[in-house]
Formats: sequence, C-alpha cells, structure tokens
Amino acid sequence: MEFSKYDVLKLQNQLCFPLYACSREIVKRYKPYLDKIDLTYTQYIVMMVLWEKKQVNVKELGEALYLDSGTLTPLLKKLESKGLVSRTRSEKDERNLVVSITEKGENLKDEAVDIPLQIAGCTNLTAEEGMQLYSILYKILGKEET
Amino acid sequence: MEFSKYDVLKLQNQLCFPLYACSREIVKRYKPYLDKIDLTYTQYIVMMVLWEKKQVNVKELGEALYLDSGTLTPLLKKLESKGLVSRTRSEKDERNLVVSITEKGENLKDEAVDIPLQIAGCTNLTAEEGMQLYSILYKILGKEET
DNA sequence: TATAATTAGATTGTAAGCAATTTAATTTAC
DNA sequence: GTAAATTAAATTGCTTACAATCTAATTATA
Repeated sequence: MEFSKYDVLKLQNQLCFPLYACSREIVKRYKPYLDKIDLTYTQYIVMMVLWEKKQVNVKELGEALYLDSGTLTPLLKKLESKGLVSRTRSEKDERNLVVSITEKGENLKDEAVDIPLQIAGCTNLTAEEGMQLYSILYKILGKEET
Repeated sequence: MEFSKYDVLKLQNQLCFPLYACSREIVKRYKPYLDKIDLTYTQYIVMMVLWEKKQVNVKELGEALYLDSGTLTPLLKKLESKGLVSRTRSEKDERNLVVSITEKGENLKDEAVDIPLQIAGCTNLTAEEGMQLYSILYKILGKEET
C-alpha cells in the first residue's frame, strides 16, 4: 500500500467526522421518544436545564448548552407557545430575559424521565466505554479541570 | 446529597449532550481554516469523499456521510455553482446522479491538505485518547465489525 | 408485456445553528 | 453627570438537517 500526503484528508483518518456523524445518529435515536412528548432534541436539553434549575436567563442557558441567542430566542418562544416556559425581563437588569418553567413544563418531567434509560438500551457501549467517552468529550469541551 | 429519580434527566448525567456539544464545538474550530478555502464543514466532508473517490453518486455519498438527498441535493448544487464538482445523470441508470470532481475541485485539495494538522494542534487529547475516542465513536456508528 | 413495486433524487416544510448586526439597558471613564 | 464602552437579547441572512412527499426510471411479477 502506498502512502500519500493526502491521506490526512481521508474521511477514515478524521476524528471530527465520526463525532459529527455520531452526534446526529444519536439525536436521531432520541426522536421517536421525544416525538411522544412533542419536543425536539434541542428543546429537550433546554427543558433539562429548566427541570433542574427552574429559572435561568438566556445567557446562562447559552453557556450551559453552547448555544447563542440566535438559536435560543426562537426556540424559547416556541416553548413559551407550548406553555412549557414563561419569558419575562429581569427587574434588576432589564437586559436579562428570565426563562422560568411553568406547571405544565414541570409536569412534562414525569413523561420524560423514562427516556434516558430507554436510550441507554439502544447503545452498544460497555459501562467503561461510556465513561471513557464521557471524560474525553468533556476534556475536548475544556471542562476537564474541575 | 440526596438522590432523585429525576437525576437521569440532568445534563451532566447524559452522554448524548457532550457528544452533541463537542461535535458543534469542533466544527466551529474548523471554521477559520475552512473560511480560507470558502467551504462549510459539510461541503468539506463531501469534498473529502470526492478527493478520494473522484466520482460518486448521491446514494453512496449519503451512506458515507450519513446524510440524505434532502441535505445533499442543495449542497451539491452549491458545490457545482462554485465549479468544484459536476453533476450528471448516469447513462446506465438515469435515476443515479453522478457527482464528479472537477479540475478546480482537485486543485483545492492542495489548499486543504494542511487543515487536519492545524486542527490537531487545537485539540488537547493524547494520542491514546484520540484512538479510544475514534474506536468508541465507530462502535456507536455500528461499524466496529471490520 | 402491462402493471405493480422498488429505487434514486428532488422538493417541501420545519427547526436548528451561527455569524454579523442591531437595539436597548447598564456600567465605566472622564 | 454625561459620553463612551460594554452587555444581553433579538433580528437577519445563510446553510444545514431531516421527515415526508413527489417524480421519474428501473425492476419484478402476475
């Protein structure tokens, strides 16, 4: 087999490509479960933050999810129109938009709680591989230093 | 610390979320380099297939990249309008659209060849972590069996 | 061999993602 | 205390993603 300086450009020699493909494939595996509670994947992770924090502003949400206001603003309006969150300006600082979970949003948590286990069943990783993957991904995200 | 049945819904207990965030973060790291050769990330991986294969139909391309015609058709038209690929129907089977790399597309390879090394420098993984990540991702993609 | 079924791409509609810009509120500097 | 700088969201414009549907070509079958 010959080698070429162009070998680095082959798909199978890339790390980014399987990451990109994998991310989309797994989101696709969530879809049938998320369809049942009428959420997209991105809406689901926003709700996850709110299930935990109850209230958060757009900036904090963006930092937690690595998303900006260009993505979040329309998405939050969508969640508001579904009655899952409310959006109000902070009284202390009117620049901040406070996103709060509603009663209906809280209730959705009970319908969502089974999803992680069902998804885990769809994956073929061992517990150790799962942990390795987790720590490597967070290292890339620059959050390995606690 | 108390435990709750809702803990599974916390972002930090998810494997999918860092995968999704990481994928987007790394694509973002490519952006400054890809801007120089006027390609988006998705256009870049399409070109990678073509740099290797010279010619491919839409179905094969979709299988290689985990993308469907809804994504690829407009993207390929874009690459055609840039003069990097040509699109013609197969004579044997008119249903197949054959995508071929052009001279200009071939030449772009020389401008792209430095990108992988430059990106590798942006990552903080050890060689072993890189290999672990690679094999875990391909296992998830269901390609671990060679 | 007509017709049914299948296949490959294209099209349509919706929802992200994100860079760049804009607007309004707040803070800093002078 | 006011002008300048900064900050938080919103907006705009462009490019994916992808489900669902449609169209045309080919293959299978009655």
